[in-house]
Amino acid sequence: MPELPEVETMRRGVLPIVGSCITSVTLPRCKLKPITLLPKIAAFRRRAVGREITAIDRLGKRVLVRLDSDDIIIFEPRMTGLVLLADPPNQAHLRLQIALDGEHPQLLFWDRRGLGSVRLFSPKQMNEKLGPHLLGPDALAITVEQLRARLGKSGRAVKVALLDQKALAGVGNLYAAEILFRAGVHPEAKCQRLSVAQWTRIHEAMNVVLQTAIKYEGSTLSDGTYRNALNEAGGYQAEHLVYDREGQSCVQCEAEIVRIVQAQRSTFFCRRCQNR
DNA sequence: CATATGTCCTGAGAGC
DNA sequence: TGCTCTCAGGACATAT
Repeated sequence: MPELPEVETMRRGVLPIVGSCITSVTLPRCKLKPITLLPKIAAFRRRAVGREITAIDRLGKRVLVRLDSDDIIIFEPRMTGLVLLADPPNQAHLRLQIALDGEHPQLLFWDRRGLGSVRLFSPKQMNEKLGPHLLGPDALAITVEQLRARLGKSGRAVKVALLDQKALAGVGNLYAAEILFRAGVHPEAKCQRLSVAQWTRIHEAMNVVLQTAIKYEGSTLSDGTYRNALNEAGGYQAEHLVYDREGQSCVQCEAEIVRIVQAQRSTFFCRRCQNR
């Protein structure tokens, strides 16, 4: 499930298309339910074809492709979406093809489950739909003071709060678990009960875990879905200390890693190590 | 306002 | 072997 490290890897992977122009936009024939495409294909084409790509940015878990018209194409992978330069894992789940005139002839959006979206926004629409009032600071840019100011008074469990994109952008279920393990904080601890020292450890762990995961080009889980822009698997799954390790022994204390459910999502942690 | 819950989607895997 | 059922968790709409 693409979170900050996977989406940042996608962003870096498609950087070589900066300077290329869009020559066509095509919806591949797909028997599955179509993904969200905004605006509809005709208007999308009208606004995209002939435009030069000026920059590739990341906003939380989204890839932004900026055009010389100031319009922005927003790729939102959600659970299984991929932004690719290389040929996709299969044709059946190919959702959008953008042809280019540069060294890389295509930019693709592929999505097995189809929960993702591709949208083209003006700067005004961008601010309305994805402005700072709807999305918190990036997890790699937020200061510990900002983190405490945004979450410190919450009555929610810290694991659940870390997933709130309005408070903090980029952390998802997998990395929340890894971050709290490294910080030694129990996932069910209420935010408002955490000390300054605990918030400091969470902030440090967040930076270390996310930066390291970017270095490894993200996590490709056992379903093999996540790939980088060249359709290659990531490597951080081998570094997971708690996620998807229920029943296995903790690397620090050898206690058994447990799985609980919080807000309808799995949480993995070590009862012995995460109690500080 | 803050927080909780239901929904979308497909394919893998379990159980029979 | 083939059917049915459950589960995975992004973001968002709706409910409390």
